Amino acid sequence: MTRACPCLAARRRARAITRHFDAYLRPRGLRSTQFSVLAALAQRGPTGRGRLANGLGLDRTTLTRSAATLERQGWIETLEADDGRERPLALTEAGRCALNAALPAWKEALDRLDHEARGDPAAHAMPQR
Amino acid sequence: MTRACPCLAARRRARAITRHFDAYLRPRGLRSTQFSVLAALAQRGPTGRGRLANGLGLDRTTLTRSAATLERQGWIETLEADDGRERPLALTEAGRCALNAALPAWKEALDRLDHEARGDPAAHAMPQR
DNA sequence: GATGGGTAAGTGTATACACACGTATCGTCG
DNA sequence: CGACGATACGTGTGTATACACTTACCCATC
Repeated sequence: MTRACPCLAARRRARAITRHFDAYLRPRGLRSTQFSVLAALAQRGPTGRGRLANGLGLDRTTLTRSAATLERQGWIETLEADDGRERPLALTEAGRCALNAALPAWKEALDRLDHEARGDPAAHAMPQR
Repeated sequence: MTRACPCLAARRRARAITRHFDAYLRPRGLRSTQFSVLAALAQRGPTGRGRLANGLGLDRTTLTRSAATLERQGWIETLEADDGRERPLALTEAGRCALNAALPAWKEALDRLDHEARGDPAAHAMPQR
């Protein structure tokens, strides 16, 4: 009865896809979540933490911790805003470089995923070291 | 370009659905993940940790930690096996009670989710306290 | 019965996730 | 100006997740 629980299915799928993408992104030194935060900042430009978290569909406090590790890596920085309450996040140059360096790995992960979804038998190769 | 990343989409969806189910399960004192472990054990009977983790699509070591908290709650226990390497997990009576008590909340969460998916306007009520 | 390869599971570490709660700033209204 | 609600954000805590490494046990072969 609980066999078709959409919550379990969604979590299982997210875990599997995350492992897949992480395997390709790992050699570039970042994880799927970090990649998505950097990509979102690249698209939006400097963005307040709350707004960014909302756009990514995650809790604001979760983004706070993720941002802390990304800031430790030097990939993002906190800007000052007119509104003293806001602490907008922005990509640094290093962050943009890391994102660009990871893009090919992301694309390859995406391709392999598509091939697997079509049942392509030759598409189960693992990422190059 | 990265806007349609299936990894981000899957994670976002899993987070949203998890929050939804957690909101209904919280009054019963358990979380979506714990519910799925209990339900899996109820279906399978006593199961080795590796096999159970594999069935749920998560890493073996992740299940080790989840099992620790469930065991602390008294909902599952570790049996002895002929093969001394195996440490099969099994539902306790308390675990079966907790699972049964949570089933209505799980069903309601499922119903609301279905209604929302169909755009039913009256289906956005939150779980009763 | 030793030994060595294979299998089941645990531990160390780091990130991901979110609820409850607290803090600081803004804007408005008296 | 001062009080107050609203807004943006951080912290404390606990669970979830997985990789790298380690431990314990089984079995077959010598």
